[in-house]
Amino acid sequence: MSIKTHPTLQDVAVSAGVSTATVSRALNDPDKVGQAARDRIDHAIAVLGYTPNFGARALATNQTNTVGAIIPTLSNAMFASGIQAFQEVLAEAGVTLLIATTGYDPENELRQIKSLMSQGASGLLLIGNDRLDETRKYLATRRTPHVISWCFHDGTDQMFVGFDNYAAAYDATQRVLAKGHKRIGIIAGDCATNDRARARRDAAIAAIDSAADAQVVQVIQAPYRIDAGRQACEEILSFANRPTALICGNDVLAAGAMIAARSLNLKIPDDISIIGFDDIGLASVVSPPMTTVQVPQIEMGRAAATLLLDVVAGKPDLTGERLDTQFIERGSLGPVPEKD
Amino acid sequence: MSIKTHPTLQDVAVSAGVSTATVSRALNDPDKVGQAARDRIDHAIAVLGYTPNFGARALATNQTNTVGAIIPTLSNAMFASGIQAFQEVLAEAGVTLLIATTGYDPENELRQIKSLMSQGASGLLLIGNDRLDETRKYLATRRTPHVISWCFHDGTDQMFVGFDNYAAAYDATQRVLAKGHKRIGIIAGDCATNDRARARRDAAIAAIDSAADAQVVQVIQAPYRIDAGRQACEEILSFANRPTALICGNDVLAAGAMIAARSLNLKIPDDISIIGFDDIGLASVVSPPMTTVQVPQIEMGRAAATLLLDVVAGKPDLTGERLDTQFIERGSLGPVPEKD
DNA sequence: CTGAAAGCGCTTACAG
DNA sequence: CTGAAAGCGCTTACAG
Repeated sequence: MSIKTHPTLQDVAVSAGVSTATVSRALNDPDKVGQAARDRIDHAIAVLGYTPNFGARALATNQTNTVGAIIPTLSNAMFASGIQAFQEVLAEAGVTLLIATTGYDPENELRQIKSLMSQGASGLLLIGNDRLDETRKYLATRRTPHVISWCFHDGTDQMFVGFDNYAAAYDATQRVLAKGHKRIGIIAGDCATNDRARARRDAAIAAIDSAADAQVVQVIQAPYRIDAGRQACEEILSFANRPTALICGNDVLAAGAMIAARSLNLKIPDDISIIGFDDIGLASVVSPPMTTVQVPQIEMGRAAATLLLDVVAGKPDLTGERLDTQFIERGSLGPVPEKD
Repeated sequence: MSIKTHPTLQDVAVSAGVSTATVSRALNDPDKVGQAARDRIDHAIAVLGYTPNFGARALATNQTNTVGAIIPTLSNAMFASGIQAFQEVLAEAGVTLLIATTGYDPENELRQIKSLMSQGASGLLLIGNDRLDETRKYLATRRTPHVISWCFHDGTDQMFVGFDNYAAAYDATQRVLAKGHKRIGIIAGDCATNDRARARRDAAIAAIDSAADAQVVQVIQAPYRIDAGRQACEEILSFANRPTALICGNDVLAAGAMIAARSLNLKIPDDISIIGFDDIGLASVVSPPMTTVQVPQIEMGRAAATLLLDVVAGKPDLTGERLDTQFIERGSLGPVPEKD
C-alpha cells in the first residue's frame, strides 16, 4: 500500500470530470457553478477527503486569513480572557489566530513579530506601548497593520483599543485617600519594560503627592506573581512606620500582599487596606473580597479584534477606542485605622 | 509615490546580481553560498526589507512550521499556563502556534480542527478524549498528527500526555474519607462533553461507595464558573442532611463553594470541608487555603509540545506520557465536625 | 456555466 | 559555488 499524499484540487477535478477552475469556483463561489457540476464536485471532495492546501491558496490570493497576537504571557488571567474574546471574534470572521508570548521582553517581542509576520499574519495585536525603536521602525516601514491594546493614548497615529492606566490608577488612589489614609505603600509591577505598570505606579504616586498630608511610605517593584507580591508586602510591613494602605500593581500582587498581611496577623482592612488592579476572578474570591479596578477585558478583546479586522481590510477613517474602567470597592479597603 | 508591494526573492536576486536559487540558498543553507554573494544578498535583504512569503515557501517545501492547539477555553487558568508552556517549547523550535477554542462544544471542536488543518497546521494538540465519531474518523483517515493532553489512558494507539483524572480524584476522595467524613457532596463540572469532569465525578462517587459507611449526599453539575459553584453549593447546603465535605470538579467551582459556605456562616473546615482540583493560583490565595490536586500543567504543556514535534517529524516508536498529580492538603480540608 | 493557461513566490534536483 | 528551469497547488482574468 502506497502512502497516499493529500489529494489536490486536480484530483478532485479529474474525479468529478471538470476543470480545476470549476472546482475552485465551486469552493469559493458556488453560485458560479452549475448544479450538476457542483454535485459531482461535492461528491468527489467527500470521497477523496480533500482539503485545500493553505500555502497554495495563500500564494494565489495573497491573503492568509490569519492574524497574530503577541502578548506578555498567557499565564495571567488578565490576558487569557481578553485573548479568548479576541479569538472568538476572529473565529466568527473565519480568521485564525497565531499566538506568541514575549515574557515581557522587548527583544523577544520583535522576534515574535517577525516570526508571525513571516508566518503570514495579515495583522497583529500588540500589548502596551513599550517597545524597541527597532520594532517601531519595523512596523512602520512595512506598514504592518496592527492594533495596540491594554492601554490608551491620545494624539498619536497609533490605533489603541484599551484604557487609560494612569487615569484609572489615579482615580483608585484618590478613593483610598478619601478613606483617610495618610501613609500609603505601593507594590508596583516590574516597570522596566511595562508601560502599564509604570503608569499605574506613577499615577498612584502623583495622586498621593497631590494630597497635602499624605505620603508614599515605600515603592517596591515586583514581578506579577503571588509569591513576589507576598515578599514585597512582607518587606514593606517590616518597616517601623508601616503604611495603612497598600496599592498594588495588579490583583496577583495584591493577593500575595493579602497573604503576607494575614501571616503577620494583620487584619484586612482593620489594620491595613489592600487594593489591586484588573479584577480577575480571584479578586472576588479572596477574603475579604478585594477592592480593585475592573478592566473590561472581554469587551476590549472583542473591540480589538473588530478593529484589527477592519484595519487589515483597509477600511478608511478608523479610530481607536478608549474603554472605561471601574473602581470596584470591596472589603479589602477600609477607613484608616482609628489608632492612627 | 506608488504603493510598493512586498519585495520578493526575485527583487533581492536582481538587487544582489545573483539568481533566485542563490538567494534561496543563502537564506536556507548559507554554507552553500560564497562569501561575496552572501554579503551582497544580506545587504539587499536589509535595504529592501525583504521577508520570505510564507505561502510560497509552504507550497514549495510542503511544510508550514505551524502547529495548532484546540482547547476548551483560554479563560481557565488551568489551560492558560499549560498552553503558555506548550507555546514556549514550540517557539524554541521555531514553530508557530495556531490557537482555537471550542467552548466545550464537540461540533465546534471539529470545525476548529478542520479550520486549523486547512490553515496548514502540521500537527494538533487536543484536550481530553471526548469527541465526535466524525472527528475521530477525520483524524484517522487523514492521519492527522496529534497529541491528546489533560488526560491519560492506557492501551490505545492514541498519544496521550496527561494524567489520570480518575485515579487522582479517587485518591483525593480517599483522603477526604480518611478524615472521617461520612456525608459527602459532589459539585462536578459539566460532564456531558467533558471526560475529565466525568472521570473526576465518577471516581469520587466510586471511592465513597466503596467506603462502607459513607454516602454521597448529592451530586450537582455546574459549569466551571465561580458563580455556578457558589449556586451549586448553596443548593447542596440548603438540604436538611447537609454534607460535611464537598468535593469539587475544579478549583473554580471550589472557590465558588467557599464563598457560598461563608455567606451561610459556615466555617471552613470546622463546619464543612471543601476540596478542589487543579491547584491554580487562586487555590493558595483563598482563606483558608484550598486543598486540591496539583496538576503538572507546565510540565504537561512542555511534554506535549515535545511529543507533538516528534510526531510531526515522523519519529518512530513514540509513546505518550503519564504524569503524576499530587494531593495538596491545605486548610480547607479538616476532620469531620465533632458534633456529627 | 466552463475551460485553458498564466501566475502567485518560493525550493530543489540537475548541470556545470 | 552558481544558474536555468520545473514544479508545488491554488486562483482568476480571458474567451467562449
